[in-house]
Amino acid sequence: MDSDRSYGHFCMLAKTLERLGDRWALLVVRDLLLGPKRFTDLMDRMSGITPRTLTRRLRELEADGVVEVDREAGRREVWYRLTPAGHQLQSALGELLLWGLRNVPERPGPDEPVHPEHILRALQLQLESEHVNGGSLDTAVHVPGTGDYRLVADGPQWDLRAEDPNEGPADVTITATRSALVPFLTTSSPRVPAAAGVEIDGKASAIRAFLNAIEAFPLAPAGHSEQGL
Amino acid sequence: MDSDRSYGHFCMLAKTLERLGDRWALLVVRDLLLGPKRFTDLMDRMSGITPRTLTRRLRELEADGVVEVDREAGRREVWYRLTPAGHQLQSALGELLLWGLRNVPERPGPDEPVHPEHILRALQLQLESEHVNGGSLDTAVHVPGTGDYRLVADGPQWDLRAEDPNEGPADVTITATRSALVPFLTTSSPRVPAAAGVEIDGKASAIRAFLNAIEAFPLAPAGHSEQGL
DNA sequence: CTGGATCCATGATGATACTG
DNA sequence: CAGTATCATCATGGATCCAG
Repeated sequence: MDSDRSYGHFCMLAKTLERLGDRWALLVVRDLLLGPKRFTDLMDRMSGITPRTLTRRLRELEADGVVEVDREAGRREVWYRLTPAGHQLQSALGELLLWGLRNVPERPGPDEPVHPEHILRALQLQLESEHVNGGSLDTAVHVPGTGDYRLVADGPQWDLRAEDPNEGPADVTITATRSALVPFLTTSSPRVPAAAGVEIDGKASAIRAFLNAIEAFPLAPAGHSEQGL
Repeated sequence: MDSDRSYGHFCMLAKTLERLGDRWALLVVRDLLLGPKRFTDLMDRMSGITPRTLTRRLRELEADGVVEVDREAGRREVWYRLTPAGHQLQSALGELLLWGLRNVPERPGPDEPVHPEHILRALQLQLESEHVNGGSLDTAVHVPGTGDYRLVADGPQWDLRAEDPNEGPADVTITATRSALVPFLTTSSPRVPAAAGVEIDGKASAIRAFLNAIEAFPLAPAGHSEQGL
């Protein structure tokens, strides 16, 4: 009967991990950082999770004040979103992701499921941590059927968010399918949008600025020389 | 045979959590951040872990390049220490600990094992995140039989490290047993060192500066008014 | 004594199928 | 769409034992 999964230490890191250390828990938070999602939205992004486990994580995160549930009477959909405390996990997740970018040698397998949000988050953090100055570049990334995003630079700061449907035009607009966007972003330069099945619109100078900025996103393992040239 | 604990996503956060997401893994890193430790040192700090689990975590962290093992022929002790990649986890652990300090309402149970290192780490992060200006205050914390530490301020920066045995004197020296130090630090002011069984030495002005600085360490849940006065 | 290994019990998670 | 139900497997905890 003693299902005591707590560490029983007086250490706030241990107590934090009691709440967030279960498998999939931080990935739920990751996928809610860009906005509320439905159960099936989360299932999509976390391929491999079973509905039972996702249900349990959501209930636990709700009990711990990280996630809120929005059930409206007479509506099928249930929306999950982060509480303010949940949003405060953004910097911790950012540090973990950056550590992975710099210390995990593994690179994408040819058939690994990948969601644009996860690549774009890595891109944003890499640009910010490398202090790439993006001026005031506002880039829209459209992935039909999956989602529309904005990657907005303010000097060396980079922000990633979901695009508001009735938002003004961006300086650069990238349109690509899921399967085309990922190789384009994860392959080292020279990047040739057209050849990769990626469409880029905008003023030539803005497009050049964007392509130049993302040169700082070499997802190849550090310490590898460019062999593919 | 398919013990595939990987998420199988192309997301560097997921790949990070494949390495660090197992139970106890980040607590091993936490306890190695202040310097190399032996197997039994780690067992002490992580009360509740079984030797089998600790062994497995250490082997896995070693395989992932986070921990290094130092086995010298003809010596009983085996020392474990962080690799440079392991040290780079400090900021991520710091963010998680800060989240806990601000969002986990639980406070220490009367009989929860607690190690001074864990409290001192929380104190350091809290002072730094609150931008408490400590001037050039150098504080030694001596816990006989457990360890000696230095909490060194450089303006708003606070550093915690193990004390070097042949190091010069500090501005303030705190000497206390494990059982006396923790209540002293975790109880809100007014703190009365003598009454708490804590000895503080140093110039009166330095002692005042230290006691003033740690006023910013209210481990009581946020939003509680001071009842104990 | 330190640094583990062994054996068993159990809870957490995965696979698959099904339902309001 | 948002879960539940059932069964199988694996990771972890508890206790004990062992080698240098």
